[in-house]
Amino acid sequence: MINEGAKPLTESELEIMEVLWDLERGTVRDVYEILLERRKVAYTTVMTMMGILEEKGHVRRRKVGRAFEYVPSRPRQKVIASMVEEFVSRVFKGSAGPLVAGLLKDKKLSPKEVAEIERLLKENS
Amino acid sequence: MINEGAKPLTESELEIMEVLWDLERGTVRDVYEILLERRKVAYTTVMTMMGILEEKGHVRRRKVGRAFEYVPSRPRQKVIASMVEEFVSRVFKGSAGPLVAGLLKDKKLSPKEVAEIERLLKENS
DNA sequence: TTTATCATACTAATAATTTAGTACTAACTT
DNA sequence: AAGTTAGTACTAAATTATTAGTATGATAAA
Repeated sequence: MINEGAKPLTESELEIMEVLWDLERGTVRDVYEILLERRKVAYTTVMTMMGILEEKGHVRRRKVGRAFEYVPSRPRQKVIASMVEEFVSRVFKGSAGPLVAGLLKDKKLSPKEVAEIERLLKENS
Repeated sequence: MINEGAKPLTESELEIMEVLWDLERGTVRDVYEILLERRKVAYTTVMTMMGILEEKGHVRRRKVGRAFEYVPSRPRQKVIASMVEEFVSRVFKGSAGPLVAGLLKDKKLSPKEVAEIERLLKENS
């Protein structure tokens, strides 16, 4: 099983995945350096988390020189999409309508985003 | 502080809040009876969770007879809305557009929901 | 009034998540 | 070659979430 309907990423798993998706690939050090720019964190903490991501199948790794290089095993959109799906089914019992309606009502969408949505609606009809 | 931008509810906190929102108010026993219909759970587990909800300010309670009666301190929509907001900012760094776009593309919305969204778009323009 | 029931407070055990320290090894540097 | 650095494996502590047991007191029933 290559981690299909995978469990949603936790907070700090997601943080690291975002970095890896941006880099396309990276070592513990690569990720560590980037995280350090934002907050205090230990090298070994990042390593532990990346080990966990590997165990859970979110990344693959291979030796490059003496370190491991990590690569996301699924593209960002796929993973985000399943997190959305999980959230929607947990909070809205599966129906996404109220979610979107709520976002529209609360003006959480920029005019540009609204335009994009209108475009998609036309496209899908 | 009356729990404004409150932390999102956890899984089982949400489960209990849903029951309370439906009942409008209820004792531990009321909630327990309803949860039992769906899954095995101990009375004291429900009580502990409701105690936590009270500590966190999600519900208020008052003595009624010899038991406490619990009342949600914020309406369902408000709480759900802040969970959505938290999710969007965590996963999409605050911009809800990609979320809605993704939902539309993946056909996660029923025709009825799409119609509702179109209506809202017109209304808001 | 004695007993059974019900509600709460307190305690605890388990699991998941996050963070990081220590020991060891390989490989550059001087 | 000796010492420093980088990398990993293993271990563990702290935190949060979840579940539930036990003790105790109050009320209702017999």
